[in-house]
Amino acid sequence: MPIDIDTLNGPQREAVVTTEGPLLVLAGAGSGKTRVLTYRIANILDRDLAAPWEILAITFTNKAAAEMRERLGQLVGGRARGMWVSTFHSMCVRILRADAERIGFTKNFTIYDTDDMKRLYKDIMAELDIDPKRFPVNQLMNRISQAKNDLMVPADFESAATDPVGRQAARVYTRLQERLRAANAFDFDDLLLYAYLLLKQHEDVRRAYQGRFRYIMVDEYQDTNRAQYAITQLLAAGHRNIMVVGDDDQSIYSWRGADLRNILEFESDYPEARVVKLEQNYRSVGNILAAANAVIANNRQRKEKRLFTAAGDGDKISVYLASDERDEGRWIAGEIEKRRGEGVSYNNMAVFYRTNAQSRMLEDMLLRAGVPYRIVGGTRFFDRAEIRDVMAYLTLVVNPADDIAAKRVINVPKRGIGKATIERIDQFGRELNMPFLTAAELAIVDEDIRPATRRAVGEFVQVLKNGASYEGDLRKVIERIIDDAGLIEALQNEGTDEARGRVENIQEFLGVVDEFMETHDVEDADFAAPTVAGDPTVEPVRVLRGDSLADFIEWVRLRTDLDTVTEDGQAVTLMTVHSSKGLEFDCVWVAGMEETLFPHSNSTMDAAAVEEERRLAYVAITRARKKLYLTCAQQRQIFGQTHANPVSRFIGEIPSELRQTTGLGSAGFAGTGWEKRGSRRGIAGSGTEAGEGRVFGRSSASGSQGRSFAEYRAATGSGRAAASAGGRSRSGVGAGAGAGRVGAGVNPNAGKKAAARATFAAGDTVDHKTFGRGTVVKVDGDTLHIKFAKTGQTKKLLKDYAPIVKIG
DNA sequence: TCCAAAGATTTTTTT
DNA sequence: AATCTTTGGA
Repeated sequence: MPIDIDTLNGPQREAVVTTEGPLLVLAGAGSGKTRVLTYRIANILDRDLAAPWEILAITFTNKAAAEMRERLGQLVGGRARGMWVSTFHSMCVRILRADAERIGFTKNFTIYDTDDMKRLYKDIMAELDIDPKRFPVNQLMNRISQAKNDLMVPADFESAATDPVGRQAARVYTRLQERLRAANAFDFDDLLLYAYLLLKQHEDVRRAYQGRFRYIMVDEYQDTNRAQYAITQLLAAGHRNIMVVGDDDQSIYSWRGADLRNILEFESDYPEARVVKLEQNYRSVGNILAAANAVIANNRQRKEKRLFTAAGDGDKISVYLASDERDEGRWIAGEIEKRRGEGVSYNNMAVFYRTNAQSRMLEDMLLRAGVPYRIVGGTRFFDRAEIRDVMAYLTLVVNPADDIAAKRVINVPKRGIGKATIERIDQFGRELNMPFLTAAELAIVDEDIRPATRRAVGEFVQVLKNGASYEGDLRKVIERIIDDAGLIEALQNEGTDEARGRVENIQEFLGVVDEFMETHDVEDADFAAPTVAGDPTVEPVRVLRGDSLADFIEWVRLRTDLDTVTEDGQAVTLMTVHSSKGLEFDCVWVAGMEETLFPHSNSTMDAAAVEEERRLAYVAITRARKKLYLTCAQQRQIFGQTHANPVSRFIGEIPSELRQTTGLGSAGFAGTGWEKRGSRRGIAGSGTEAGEGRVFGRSSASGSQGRSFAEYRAATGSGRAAASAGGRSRSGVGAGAGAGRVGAGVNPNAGKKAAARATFAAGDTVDHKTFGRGTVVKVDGDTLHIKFAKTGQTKKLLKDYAPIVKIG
C-alpha cells in the first residue's frame, strides 16, 4: 500500500523522499512533523530500503512513541511491529539489558527515580558526614545530574570541581556511583551515561548497533542533552542516514541539560546535511499564529523563521484580568461552560499553568462549577507511598541487591523492626560488602538482636524468597507478593478513610498490571525478535513481555503521567505548559500570565533563561487551534502570602490589535463570591470592561487610570504596582498593595478568620475555603479532624488558622 | 519503638 | 497554608 505523497506540501515531501544522508528538519509548531516522520518511515519500507528492525525512531515521551507507532501501524500495518520506536531512556534500557555484564551490572538491574535517589543521597551524605544544611541535597543532585548529562564520570568531575560545593559534590558523586553499582541500579541519567560508555568502550557492541540501524530518526532534537547527542552520533556513524527533527523555538528543557547547540550546529556536524524547513502551520488560526510569531520574535538566540497559515484570522486572543486566583479560576470555568454550550467538547479544551502549584485553585473552581477535568502531572499515581511500597517489594524480588528498596519496606507494614535494627544490619552489610538483604538474612541468627525482631526480619526475607519462586500469570504473581507482604491487610486493620483510599490505590495498581499485560503480548515479543539477516551477532530487538515482572517494573519506572492520559470520558485537561508540548486543543487557557510566575522569577535574572520562558510561552500559545485565552491575577497567594505582580511581559509582546482585554481585577468581588458558600455553580460574570492596553483597569486612588502597558511596567519597575482602587478585597489587603509581598504594614487582624474565636465539636458542619463542606469528626485541642464531602478525605486542620466557617 | 509536637519546607519545569 | 521531616519524650 504505497503512501500518498501528493497530500504533502513541498518541503514535507522533500523531507519524506530524502532518505539518504543526514537531514535536518526544522519543523515549526503544528507543521505536520509527525506526519512527515511516519510517511518517511513508510516510504523507506515501501521502497525496500530497509527492514523494519533496521529503522530506529527516537521520541521524547512514551506517549509520542506510542502515537507514532499507531500512526505507522495505519500506514504500514504489521511491519510496524518489529521497529524500534522508543524514547531515549527506554532505548538505553534495552541496550543496557542486552549487555549489562560488560559494564559490571546484571540484566535484572533496577532504575532509581528521583525519590529513590534522594534517599540514596541522604544516606551517602550521612556516611560522608556532609551537612545537608550547608550543602542542600537538591543542589548536589542537580550538580551531579548535570555532570552525568555532560558525560562526566566522577574522575572528570573531581578534577574540574574547584568550588566548595563542587568538591563535596565530587565526593558524593564518587560514592554514589559505587553504591548504585552495588545495588545494581541506574538512575535516569545513568541510563544515558552508561549506554554511552557501553557503546563507546566496546567496539563489538557499537558495531552491532551501527550496522543494524540503517535509518535513524530523532524527534524533538532541540531537547537532547549532551549524552543523548553523543549516543545518537555513535549510532549514526555507521550509515550516516540520520534525520533529526526539531524546533529551536520549542526548546524548553535546558534545565535538564538540553543543549540548543545540538540542533543549531547540526550542519557543522554533518556538512553534507540537507536542511528542510517546515513553516506552514496547519493547526492554528491566523491571530493565534501571529501572536506566537510576535512573541517569539523577541528572542535573539534562534534560527529565523516565520510560520504562516492558510486559515482565516479567527477570534482575537482573550486576555482576562482577574482580581485574584479565585476569580481567575472562576472565570475560566465560566468560559469553558460557554464554549461547551457552543458545542466544543471538553476534550478539546485545556488549561495550562506554569507551575503545578497553580492547579489547586483551578481544580477547585472547576469542581465547584461542575466542569469535568483531568489533571496531568503533579503527584504521580506511581509516586504514592503505598504504590511505591508495592513497587519496592516487586523490585526486590527481581533485584535483591536494591538496598534502597529493602530499607524502604523492611518495616512496611509495621513488623516492629526499628531504626536501631536497620542501622545495625546496614552497617553489618557495609562492612562485609554485601547487599542489605543478605545482611538482613544473616541478622536472623544475630544473638544481639531481640528474638521477636529477628523473627520479623526472617518473615520479611521469606516474603521475598517466596516471591522469587512464583511463576505464571503476572497479575497472580503480583497479587501473591502483595498478599504475602501483608500490605493490604495492615491497611484494612487501620480502618481509617485514608487507609481505605490506599487499599483502593493498590487495587487500581492491579488494574495497571492488567493494562500492561494486555498491551504487551508474549507473542508480540516473539514476533519482534527476528535476527538480522546475515548478521547473527546482532541481538534481536528486545520487546517488553507481558508475562515478565522485570519488564513490568521497567515499564512502570519509565512511565510518566503524561503517558497515562486517556481520551475516555469527556473532560478538560489541566497541565503544566511543559507537559503540553506536542499536544493541541481547540481552546486553550493559560493561567497566571504574570511576572514572577510566567516568566518565573527564578528566570528573570538571566537573559538566556528569559528566552527559555519565552519559548515556553510560545509552546503554550501554539497549542491552541481556534481560541486562546490568557489570564492573570492582580493578586495571588503564593506560599501562603499575598503577592501583587505585574502582567506578564509576554502579553505585552502580543500586538494589541490581536488581543481583547476583559475583566477588571479589583473591587469587591473577592470574598463576596458564591464560591465561598459552596454553591453549586458560578455565575460566569464578566468583569467590567477594561480599556485596551490598560492594565488592571481603574486605579483612581493612585491616579493611574488609563495607564498604558508600558507605563504600567515602568511604574512597577520602580517597585510600586498599580493599586486596586476602592476595593475591599477579602482580607483587606487589596487597597494600597505594593508590588511584591503584600501584608507587611497591613492590619494584622485583617486576615484572621472567624474560626479563631469559634468553638467546634464533633458533628459540626463547616465550610472550608478550598475543600468545601465538611463535618468535624474529632476535636483534638486546637486541631480539628474534618471529613470533607467532596473528596471524602479527612484532613487535620488547625482551628485558629484554617480558613473555615462553622455552618451548623 | 512508637507517638506527638515542633520545625522545616514547599513552588519551575521532568525523562 | 498545608505537608513532610525531624526531634523529643514516654
